[in-house]
Amino acid sequence: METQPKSTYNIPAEAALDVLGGKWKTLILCHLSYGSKRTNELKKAMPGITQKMLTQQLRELENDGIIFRTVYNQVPPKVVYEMTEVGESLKGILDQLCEWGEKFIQGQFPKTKKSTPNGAL
Amino acid sequence: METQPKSTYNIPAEAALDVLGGKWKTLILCHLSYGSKRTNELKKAMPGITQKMLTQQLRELENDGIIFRTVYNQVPPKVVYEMTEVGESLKGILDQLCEWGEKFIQGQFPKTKKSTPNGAL
DNA sequence: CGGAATCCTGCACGATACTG
DNA sequence: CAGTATCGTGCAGGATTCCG
Repeated sequence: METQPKSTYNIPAEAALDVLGGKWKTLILCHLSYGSKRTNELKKAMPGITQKMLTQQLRELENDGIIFRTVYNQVPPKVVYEMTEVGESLKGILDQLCEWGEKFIQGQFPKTKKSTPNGAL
Repeated sequence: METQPKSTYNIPAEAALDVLGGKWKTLILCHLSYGSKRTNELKKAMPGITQKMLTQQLRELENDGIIFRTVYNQVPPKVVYEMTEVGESLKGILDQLCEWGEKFIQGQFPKTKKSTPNGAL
């Protein structure tokens, strides 16, 4: 009966992965790191994502205090997402991720394979 | 008929996420960033992972040239995984991930929720 | 000990349609 | 335009068993 209460992380990174671990979350944050964006802008930036997933992942990021949501009460609704301070603290990681991805694409690295579809970082 | 051939990334980070996007990959890399490890050591470091997933994710990382696998031909088999140079180039990101996770755990950030189990960065 | 193969399940995610 | 609700499903991933 000494089971750990619940979410005891074996390594701090797990906590980060809990937050960033959605299929699209990291990607969304990357886009938001360039500046606030409307829902539709995000959708266009990520052609593969569905409306449902977008909203869902955004909600979770919001609940985790990573992003902030602003609703403009006007007739064609307008909703803007932007990073919170906590979110900003992730910028370093996100930037590096992009940089690294660039290098990887440029084939600096030999094998460019792919397998696990799964999700998101 | 102008469909993009295949994996055309809208943003370089997607390439990185392709590589790190497995459910356990980032976590595995975090552990390996501290030094090479045997299969069993990794397993112990990640109580939640199954043998199957461990092997699978390791294979993919290997195919992507992120880690290197050494097999010792001895009777109780011994297999050691370590980061390649390409893998090493991820250390910065992995470290920051840990750091950030630590801060997040320490409750510097108010809401500590969780939802999408899914996977991995 | 490390891994491959098989079977099975759940839930993450997609598609669609509807509101304000 | 933004979001919710519902339904259906694939495939990621778990459990188990066998092999070198």
